[in-house]
Amino acid sequence: MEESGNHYKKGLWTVEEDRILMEYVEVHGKGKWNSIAKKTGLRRCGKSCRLRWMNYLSPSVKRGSFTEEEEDLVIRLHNLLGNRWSLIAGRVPGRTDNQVKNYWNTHLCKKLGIKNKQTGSRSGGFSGKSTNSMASIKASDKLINSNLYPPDGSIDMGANEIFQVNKGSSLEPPVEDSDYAQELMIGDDFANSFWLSNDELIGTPLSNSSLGEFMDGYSLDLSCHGL
DNA sequence: AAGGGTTACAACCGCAGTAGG
DNA sequence: TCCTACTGCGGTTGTAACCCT
Repeated sequence: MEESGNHYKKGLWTVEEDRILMEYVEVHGKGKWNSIAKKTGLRRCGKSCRLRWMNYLSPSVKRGSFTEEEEDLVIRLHNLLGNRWSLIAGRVPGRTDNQVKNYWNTHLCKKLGIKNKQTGSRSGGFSGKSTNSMASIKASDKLINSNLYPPDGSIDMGANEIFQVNKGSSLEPPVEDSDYAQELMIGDDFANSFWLSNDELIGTPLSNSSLGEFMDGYSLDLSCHGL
């Protein structure tokens, strides 16, 4: 495992490698990860450097086990967002997508009695970038980005993302494009669904408790959809 | 004490999106 | 417009630590 086909090293990072990477970031800042190997002699590819910094070395990364509040927040956000770990992590201060993902897969799946099989979640649930559910959110992104379709005029169209959630269930069925989304909104299901923007969902800033209160207001089903 | 199984988490892989030339 | 490099994401794998017999 010491070396792959190229000259880059793989596997666990040593203390010395961490030190080199931290010194580089202190001097040059984040970014330009691919130049680190040339400038420092560190035998790690840029991708590996970036991951190491983002997931471990960055001072903003919180270490240690998840608190009950964080756990609750992750559960709620996962129910809403599915396996979009980076989005979830962005709402849990100090936690990375990798931490959230690992915590979900090792602790929460077990705790919630979820059959932890990623392939299952791929096919039936709300996860993965190739799923229909992902298409749903991407379609929603399109709506927001194009200012094409304000559902009722009450939504802050400056939001980065919007999500459609059914009362009493989880998320909308697949939406392949904005036209279809428009149909959905106009159709009978409209009365049983609502739209919320990223700003509404998250706020700026939004504390864990306020998000919890927000979601409690909609009685979101905490069972995991199809996982 | 040993070693086999399990758990938790760090790290890698492959793909997609994007910016710049 | 195309190509390339870079970045970010989610799924998966590898491995150290722990647990159980």
